[in-house]
Amino acid sequence: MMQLTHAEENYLKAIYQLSEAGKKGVSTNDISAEMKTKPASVSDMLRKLGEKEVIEYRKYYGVHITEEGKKFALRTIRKQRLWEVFLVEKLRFAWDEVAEVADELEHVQSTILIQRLDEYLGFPKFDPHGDPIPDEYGDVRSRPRLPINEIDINGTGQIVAVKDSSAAFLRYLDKVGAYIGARIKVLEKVEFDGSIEILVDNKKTIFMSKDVAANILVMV
Amino acid sequence: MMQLTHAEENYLKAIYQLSEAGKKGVSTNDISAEMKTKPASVSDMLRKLGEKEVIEYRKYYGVHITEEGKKFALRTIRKQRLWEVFLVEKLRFAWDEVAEVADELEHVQSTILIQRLDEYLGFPKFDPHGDPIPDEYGDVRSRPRLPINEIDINGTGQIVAVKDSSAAFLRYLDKVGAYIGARIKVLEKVEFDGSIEILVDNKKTIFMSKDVAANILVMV
DNA sequence: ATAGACTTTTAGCCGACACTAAAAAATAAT
DNA sequence: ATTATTTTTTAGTGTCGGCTAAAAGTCTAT
Ligand SMILES: [Mn+2]
Ligand SMILES: [Mn+2]
Ligand SMILES: [Mn+2]
Ligand SMILES: [Mn+2]
Repeated sequence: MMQLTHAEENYLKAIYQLSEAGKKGVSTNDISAEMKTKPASVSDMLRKLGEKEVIEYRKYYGVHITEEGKKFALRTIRKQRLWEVFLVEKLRFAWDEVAEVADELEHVQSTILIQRLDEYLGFPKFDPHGDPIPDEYGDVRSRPRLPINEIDINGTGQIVAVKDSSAAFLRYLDKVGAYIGARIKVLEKVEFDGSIEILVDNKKTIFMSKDVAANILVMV
Repeated sequence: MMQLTHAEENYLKAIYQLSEAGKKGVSTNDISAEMKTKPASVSDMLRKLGEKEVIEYRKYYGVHITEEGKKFALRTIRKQRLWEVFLVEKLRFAWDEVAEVADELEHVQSTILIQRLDEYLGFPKFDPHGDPIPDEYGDVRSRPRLPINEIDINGTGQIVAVKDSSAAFLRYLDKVGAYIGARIKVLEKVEFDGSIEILVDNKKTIFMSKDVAANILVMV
């Protein structure tokens, strides 16, 4: 079984996630932005990933991830999310503090380590941001979910995930009192700017911009 | 604060441990053997570590670690040993299975991670091999200890550590029933070859070669 | 259809960390 | 005190993963 370097794992994970979001081919510039490296560096990496057949690479036309590539990406994502659960559940990290550390931990090579960690954590199905944790075969049991701004007025649901996991956004959610698991009801949608008022746990109302609403995912 | 790469951390840890064992200057060949790299690679690394002032390097005359270097080495060792405790205590790894994984985990950069891990493990003072875990200031509370072959006949003590942490040696100890914490009594020392018979926990006798005995450390 | 703008790739460079082969220094043996 | 042996360093190479500058390809607007 061919091996990927840390850098290759990071790129492949980014490519997988970008292609999940956008569906079609992922551009060099997109990857460059996501990875905070220069487009020239991305081109070079794409060549290498292409040679390893984890992506299909047509010069100038973006990339598609292969089935083999998906397996690798999902393995890394599984590791990342299990470590995130560990950091939050066991080491009392806040959900906005886990990204950097998990991004390192995900590269530790040991099948048994991950199996044991999974078991130790009680086989969690979702990470602290509500993202599904692939099983060891790469199967992802994803929940149907909608951004709040697509919920009808008076519609209800439960917050199950966030689309943006940046520390800034997560801390904002903490501040206003939105969290994974919260039951919400859409009270009002302002036509003018798309901003939204929701009721949280039948107790507290929160006003949020359309931008914020679009990054909170709800299961109806 | 200057930063060390993974490779530099590994070399520095090896240099620290070799100099603790042997007391005087550490040779290029020693490091090469320990790190399983070629002497030429070691020379190059020594030059770099010398520039970073974590070692004192006189060409052709081996190296000495500096105070600054000790701090770095002890920090890495602390991380390694805390992770070893985690793997054994929480993830049910055997004591001969932790080396490789801990050798990767020790490089994860996060002060808070290590503090929290330490706390989560209950501030352990020793790792699964009986080696002391430096505190966050680099202080090591080491126990006075002797290899079994230096104990007088009829002398008693408690196994507190092993000098050799190779999987082969540790599995051998498992097989014969020697373990950290066991109470022992030296029953016989064969003059001819230095082999030794000990009584473990007032129950079981074990014969061992001098070589084995020299790698089991006892607190009297 | 062509010019201009934007995107992407190529070419060349650099630092980190391995290696081999050869030179140089230190140490051991005669 | 030479010579031989061993240890260590230097010189040169290669891979990995980043960079900048320049070239080349694609897309857009007139
Ligand atoms: Mn990563
Ligand atoms: Mn997450
Ligand atoms: Mn290591
Ligand atoms: Mn240990």
